[in-house]
Amino acid sequence: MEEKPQRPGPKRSLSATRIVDAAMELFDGESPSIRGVAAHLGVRPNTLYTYLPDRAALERALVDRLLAEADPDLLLGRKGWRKRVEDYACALRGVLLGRRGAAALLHTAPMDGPTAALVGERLLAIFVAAGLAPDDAARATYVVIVHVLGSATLTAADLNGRGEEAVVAERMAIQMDAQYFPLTAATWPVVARWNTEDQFRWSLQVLLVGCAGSA
Amino acid sequence: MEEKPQRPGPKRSLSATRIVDAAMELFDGESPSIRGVAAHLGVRPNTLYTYLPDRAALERALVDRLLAEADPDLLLGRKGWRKRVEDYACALRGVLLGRRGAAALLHTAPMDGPTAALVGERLLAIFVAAGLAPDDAARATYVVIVHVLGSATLTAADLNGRGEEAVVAERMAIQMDAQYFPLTAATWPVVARWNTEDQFRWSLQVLLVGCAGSA
DNA sequence: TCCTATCTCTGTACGGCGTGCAATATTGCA
DNA sequence: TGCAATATTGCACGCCGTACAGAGATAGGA
Repeated sequence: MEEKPQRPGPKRSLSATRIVDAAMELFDGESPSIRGVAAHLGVRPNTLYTYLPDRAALERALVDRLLAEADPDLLLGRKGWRKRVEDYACALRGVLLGRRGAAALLHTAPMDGPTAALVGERLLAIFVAAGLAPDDAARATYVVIVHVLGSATLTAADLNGRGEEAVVAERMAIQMDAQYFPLTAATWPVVARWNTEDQFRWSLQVLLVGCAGSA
Repeated sequence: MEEKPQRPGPKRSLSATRIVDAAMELFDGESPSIRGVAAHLGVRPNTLYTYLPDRAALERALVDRLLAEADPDLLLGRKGWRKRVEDYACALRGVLLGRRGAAALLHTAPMDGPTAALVGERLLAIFVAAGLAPDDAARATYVVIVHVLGSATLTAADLNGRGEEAVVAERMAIQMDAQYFPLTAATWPVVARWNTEDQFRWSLQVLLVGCAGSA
């Protein structure tokens, strides 16, 4: 199991895994930078380039770590398929909102890691089991992914580290001009809660109903 | 109409508008930086701070410019409401994909400009006219916004300046392991086209159907 | 007309970022 | 023991946003 250094040269003091670990630890508060992670590991920045080709590689690794923090097994089980998707989506949303800048990362780096593949496959299976043709199931999967990531990113930008209720309160304090934007003004209590988990669940259900209807 | 300098001091050589103009011109190819825009205007970087408090302000202004490039009047007219939403959404998608980094900007800077308010109000009106209760119309509006921005951002990251067909071809060349990911492998021709306008339109319709069903 | 308060723009600088390159120190193998 | 391969470092470059002090331009008041 252990890799033996068959090659000459000094022992490695780090590993890609340890670097990603350190980056995850630093993730609270600031977005991880090469220099920051290196400092956290007590090492010069360029040392990391022995293990990673560039910053983008660190970001890709972080993306898969983040994805793995939301348990994909939530997509399995005996509950109704809509409930399972909702549970997993909420878990993933929680992960993305839990660390500042996490949601933005997901949009930057491509999601081609093993966890992403697993989640995709399971979503596909759910939609096929729900009666969709495979091709439609694939499209529906994309709809769900887009919604979770898109919503989480917008919400993360809006929260910016604050609590959900604080943001809602701040929004509620804004007065929309009822003359030019009557409907916006009239529905402001709802609009102010756009970036809440309630709205997230509502959107998701609407979405899933639409997908199911396309069978 | 013209602002007269009632105050002492030299004439201004620029204006916030001209700075945003310059930033928009530079937008093709690289994301606009304070230093880049200043160089484009033949001026030292700090000069911009006479007109803008910081870089975030430039980004906010750019967001509204970008939004304004997709004609909000597409949401009006005599066509069916779903068609109108689709036309506008596709136009906005085109704008966001037309300039590199534009989609990411939308997620970074808050959308509180006048154009965003106008679009929100018109979407609300469409959903209300379609029979939704005002509160549900507000939620549906959010669903549409999330989808357009989320999808455009994912697609922009995937395209990365290349053409749609080039990306599809590249994806098609990937072989998914049919043992571990049988459904993904089976639907690969569809999955490979996730970031296309076709898929975008399909998703949007599914979404709108779901919203309409929630009336 | 000159003075002075005010405003714009510049020079310079700081601290941060990612990362390339040459040198150094460490190791395994012949 | 020496050689070749390798990890880590010091240094440097070119970006970035932006703070601060000073120089020059301009208006109103004397």
